[in-house]
Amino acid sequence: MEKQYSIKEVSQILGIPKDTLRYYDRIGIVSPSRGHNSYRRYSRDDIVDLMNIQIMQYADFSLEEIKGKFHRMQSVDPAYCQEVAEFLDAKKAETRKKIVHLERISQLLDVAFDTLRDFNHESDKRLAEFVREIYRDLHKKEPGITKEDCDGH
Amino acid sequence: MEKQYSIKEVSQILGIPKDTLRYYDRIGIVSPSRGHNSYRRYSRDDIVDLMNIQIMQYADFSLEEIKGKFHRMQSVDPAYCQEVAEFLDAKKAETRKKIVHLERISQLLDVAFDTLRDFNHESDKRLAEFVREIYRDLHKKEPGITKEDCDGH
DNA sequence: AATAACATTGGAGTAAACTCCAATGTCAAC
DNA sequence: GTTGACATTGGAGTTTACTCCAATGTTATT
Repeated sequence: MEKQYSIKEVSQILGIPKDTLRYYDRIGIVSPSRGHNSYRRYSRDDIVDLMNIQIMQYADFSLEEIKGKFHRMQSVDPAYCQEVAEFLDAKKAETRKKIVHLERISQLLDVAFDTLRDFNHESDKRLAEFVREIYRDLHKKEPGITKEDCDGH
Repeated sequence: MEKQYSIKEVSQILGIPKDTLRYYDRIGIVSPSRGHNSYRRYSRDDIVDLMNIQIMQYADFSLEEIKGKFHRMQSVDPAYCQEVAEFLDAKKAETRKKIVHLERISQLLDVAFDTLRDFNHESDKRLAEFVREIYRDLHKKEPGITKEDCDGH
């Protein structure tokens, strides 16, 4: 017979607060079986699930995404694999976009820092140019979202 | 006499919803003067402030940070400049860290994708190694936060 | 004077992922 | 059998940056 773990044990093993484990149960992400009292009893599989969830959280997946896509992968259904692969690909594209954004922030901060340190025309001009570029970015309308006003009328 | 702008005008010029402008006023980020009726009248300086806020938002500054550090920079006080410079530096470090994190996610997704596409030992092993590494990262205790339990007792 | 289009306010609701609480139940040790 | 450590639950609170609403006031036009 397999060992079952109490909520406290799981909390200590995985470093997940007990309240969070209860929360995961509530929202149906990991719902362990219950003992004769109504105590939660986590199986090894539950723990593996939780570990996978930790990894997915690290990878910026929302609990919604985790819940939707990654219920215990039982059989290796090719169609499902395909779906997941596409999902991962989309996630990667999203991640790349975030990186590009952060790189730009990093540059902006660099230029701002320079400008602050010694106030010369060179860096000031660079900063202004940078800001203008960001502004262009910020205001370029994404097509499809045609809100003539920004507030509803 | 300088032109003053109504909330609707500002909203249209900057692409910021009117409700958001009111919100900024409420929390004391940009509080324009009022007309004889109690209508908000935005000055050019207010608009410049709002533009700066947009840029800072782009750069991932929270409204709290914006409020705290970047009230209208009046005189060029060297001590204040120093403080802001340090702040920018910290922000840059933070940004760099985020980038590193995202790069790792990107790699993880790559490996996961490979593993999914064709199920060979090579990529499977790589994925496992990767995940283990992330786990090490995840569980390395940051010093100072000594919570013997993860939930309080 | 009625209507539309603007403005005001306080206050409530939203999202995500927890986090905390009080009331209560269970179990092992002394 | 009482104490303490554990567990349960429903429900409320936290955070950030909005977003929406209803009740009401103002201004310009018909």
